[in-house]
Amino acid sequence: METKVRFAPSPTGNLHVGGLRTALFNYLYAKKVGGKIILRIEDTDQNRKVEKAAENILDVFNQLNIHFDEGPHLESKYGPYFQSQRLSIYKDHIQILLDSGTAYPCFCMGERLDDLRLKLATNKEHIKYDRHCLNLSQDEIKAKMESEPYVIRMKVPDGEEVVFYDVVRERVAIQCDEIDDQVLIKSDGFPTYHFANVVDDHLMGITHVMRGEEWLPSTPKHVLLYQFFNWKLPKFIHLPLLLNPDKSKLSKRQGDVSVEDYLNKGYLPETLINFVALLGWHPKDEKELFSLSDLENEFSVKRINKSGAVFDVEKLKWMNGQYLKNLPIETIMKYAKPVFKSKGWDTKNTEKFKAVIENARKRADTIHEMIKPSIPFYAELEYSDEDNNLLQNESSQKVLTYFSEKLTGQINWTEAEIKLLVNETGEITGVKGKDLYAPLRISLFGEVHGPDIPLLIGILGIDETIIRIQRHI
RNA sequence: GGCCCGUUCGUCUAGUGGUUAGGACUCAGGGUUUUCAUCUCUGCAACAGGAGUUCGAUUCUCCUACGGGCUACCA
Repeated sequence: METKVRFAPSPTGNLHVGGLRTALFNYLYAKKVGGKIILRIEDTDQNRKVEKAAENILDVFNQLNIHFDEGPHLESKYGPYFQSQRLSIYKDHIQILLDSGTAYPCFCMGERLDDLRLKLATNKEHIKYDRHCLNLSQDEIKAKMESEPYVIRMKVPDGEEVVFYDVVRERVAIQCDEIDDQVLIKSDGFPTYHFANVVDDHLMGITHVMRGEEWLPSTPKHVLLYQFFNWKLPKFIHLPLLLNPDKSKLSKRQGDVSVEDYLNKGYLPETLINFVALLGWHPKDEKELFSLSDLENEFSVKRINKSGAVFDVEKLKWMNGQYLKNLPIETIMKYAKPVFKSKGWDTKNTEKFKAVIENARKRADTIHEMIKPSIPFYAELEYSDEDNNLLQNESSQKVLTYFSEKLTGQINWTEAEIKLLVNETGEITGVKGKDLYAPLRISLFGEVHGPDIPLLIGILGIDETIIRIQRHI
């Protein structure tokens, strides 16, 4: 049978980095074994639904170059891929369970359930539904269904044990007495996650369910449902959680969690994929920098870890810096262009832009950090009083005067020649060290620290260099 | 509270019944660079605890501790 996996987010907002990790592992597994990956939108909660969320998620995956074989954008005989469009399917399937007695209608509503939970909690008992509606007669059920709101619950068998094998955690067992009679169909007619998920996974031919570890405790319910339907169980692969620095489940409260946030802050798609791939999985050797296609080759479920992984922004930054420095310059230019343009900078002179980016990429860990080292090439310089004082002192003036005079009229000087001129300026004026370099660098660049002077002049051009220096003479 | 899962440097992780327990990020120091950055070298730093099995356990088993997840008509 063809391997088929799925990524099934609920459209409640932007794509979460944890979601990206889950999607990526599914994707890599599918690629590795030559299977398929589908995207299914689990929009069964009408209250939490966010407009356009599915489009946003798809858009982010496009930016990351992760593509699905089936999904809302690519319908097939297995669709539709929005669960909200599959209501009749769930209706048909719940009837099968109702008929076999593995599900039953329940008319207990909010207040009674709240009281029940409160009572169980105060008595320190296991919190689960008391099956108040299980033994209603057929007539009672019929009458109530016509006049009252109701849900449909699964009937968990008594006294049995549910055992399943998780690929990462191996044998997991739980007593049925611990399992609640989970609501399968809500009073608004929509299915709950547990029901829709199982029905769809089966109908869509999913062979491997790879998802976050937070689903491990409810997996027995899903296993029971497969048994009720007499369906073949998929393989379960529960991924370790992504964690905040305090080890709690990664959440918005402690920083950015959406992939979009990181993209907007100047992290590259390549970085995000590489970084997230190494959270809960590791390659055979000690290599750390992986392209998506490297990962497709290297990935193996055998090397998925068991314990949660803290999302360490420091290491993310470092990795992004590596990509900034090592990706082809054209790629970095492509990513930087819109950001530079948003500053109102004109990047039309490609040669200059390229040189600026080449300089900036070495000094930055994100696209946005490339702005600062590029200011001197695209924006007006600002000088502090301290800078002006330094530029006006006697030795600075000697340096600037000699240097700019010698430069005047030279158009095609190479960087090596400019370097020689700097040395010559020092010899002739008798100014050495910092006193020699600081005035040049400040007048040209606005900062004492920065790139080599010849490199700087190479980007600026001789004319602009002379203009900038002569402003201070 | 109950159930489930987990535990190697601060963080991501490798690894083995006998290893100087390895790598990466961070941090510290050195080198390269006129400066900054890059690059590079060196260093700091870990097997949660207790029993058991064993000639020998970080590695296998059990217990404890700690951490986390779940405990909704959310996913």
